Amino acid sequence: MPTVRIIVADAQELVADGLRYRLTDRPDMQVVAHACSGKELFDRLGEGEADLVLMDVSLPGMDGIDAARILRKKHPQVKVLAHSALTDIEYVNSMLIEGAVGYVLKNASKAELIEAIQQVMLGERYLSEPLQSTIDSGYKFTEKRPEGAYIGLTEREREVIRLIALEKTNEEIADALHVSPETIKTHRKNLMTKLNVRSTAGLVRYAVDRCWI
Amino acid sequence: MPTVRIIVADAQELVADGLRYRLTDRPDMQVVAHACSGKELFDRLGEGEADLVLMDVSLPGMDGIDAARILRKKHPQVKVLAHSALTDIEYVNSMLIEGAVGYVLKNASKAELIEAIQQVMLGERYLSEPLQSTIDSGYKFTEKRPEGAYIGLTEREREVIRLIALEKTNEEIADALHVSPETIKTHRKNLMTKLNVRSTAGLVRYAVDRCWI
DNA sequence: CCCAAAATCCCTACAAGTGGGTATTGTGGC
DNA sequence: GCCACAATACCCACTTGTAGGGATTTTGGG
Repeated sequence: MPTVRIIVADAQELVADGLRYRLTDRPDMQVVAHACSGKELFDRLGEGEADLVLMDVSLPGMDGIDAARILRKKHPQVKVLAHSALTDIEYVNSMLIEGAVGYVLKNASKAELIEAIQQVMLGERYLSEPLQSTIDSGYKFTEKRPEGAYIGLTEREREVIRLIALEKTNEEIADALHVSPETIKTHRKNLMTKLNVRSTAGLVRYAVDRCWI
Repeated sequence: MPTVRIIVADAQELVADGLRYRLTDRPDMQVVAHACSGKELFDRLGEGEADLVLMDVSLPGMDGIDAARILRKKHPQVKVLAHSALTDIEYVNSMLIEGAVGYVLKNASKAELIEAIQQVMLGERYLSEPLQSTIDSGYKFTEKRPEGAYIGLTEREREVIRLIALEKTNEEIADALHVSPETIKTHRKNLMTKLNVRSTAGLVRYAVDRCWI
């Protein structure tokens, strides 16, 4: 079995170094590069060959979900293992739909991380235990978003949710985007339906989790 | 110069391993333990001796600000170096007031991290460049919170802000805590004044940053 | 060309939050 | 005992967000 060449996409290089530390005694796996943003990830992929991307969901600029989507098109042979502290089923779902083969939590042990990498390289799905449990037992989608369909947000909606998280009122957002406050209200309604949240608080958390603030 | 014995307090052990990786060739510094919560940190400190705690601000359960406050009382000889991805002046301020000698950002390079540790062990303040710049140039406190005084939240206020971040309405929170909705409104007002935010969005971000959700 | 989706705007009605007050009770420290 | 503060509760006035409906224009793809 050839050595698995890994690129770590994470805002902190310290995470990549942590993985390097854990893989020092494993000749079959190696961290060959680190990228702290989506853009940098594709630069690294252009430079050399890699087999696996360990992808954080929360990446500045382009987040992990978008990066996975693009990666699948540009480099279909490279496998993606999502790697995040976020346990919300929303993000797990999004990453899997966008092409990640597995999703391992950031507080996973060394042994679990290695197992996840091995499984994913064999093309088999790997999910950290807490996530698997959530999905197996009792995870219910609401009537608003049946079947857990992944609903992407449009560029405009992202702008709006970002400004909401920055404590702007509808009127301020409307001014900033040169539209009517009524339009912002519509976007808000659509966002809340798509993300299945009840209030501004839910929108803010979503924006924070995806590093859109 | 004796070896600096470091305890890493961070939700992810991977961060501790990253530091171990970076310090492999430094005989004067060593990661002797990892704690993934405030409680675990004090367990580790009870077990053995340490010189420095590399403290994340966002810790589950008891956050880094509270942990620093308690650490200063229980183990005044142990130095604290804050270590976080958060750049908000609010958190830097809080950590310094609660006894941290320095504040280094999580995306710092190996060289910077080592310099920060050295400075702090000499008892000198170390702040990552972006933070120092913010403080030096143009950082203005509002009239509501002059002098940047650190204002701690009460237990009750923390419960309320947590429930707000969980998308509860004032009425639901009132029911949960068995008080009048008017009381929740008062707490909300006090919270917004103390944290110097304009809306629910600001409260939610504060709760998320401090891992209170 | 037509269709679907996105983005824009408006309406009504009601619910909720924001920003000033004031006030009482209990607790803990000095 | 007094003071400070937390927690509780209420008042009024106002702004903002939530929830439902419908509607138009633009855009890109088939």
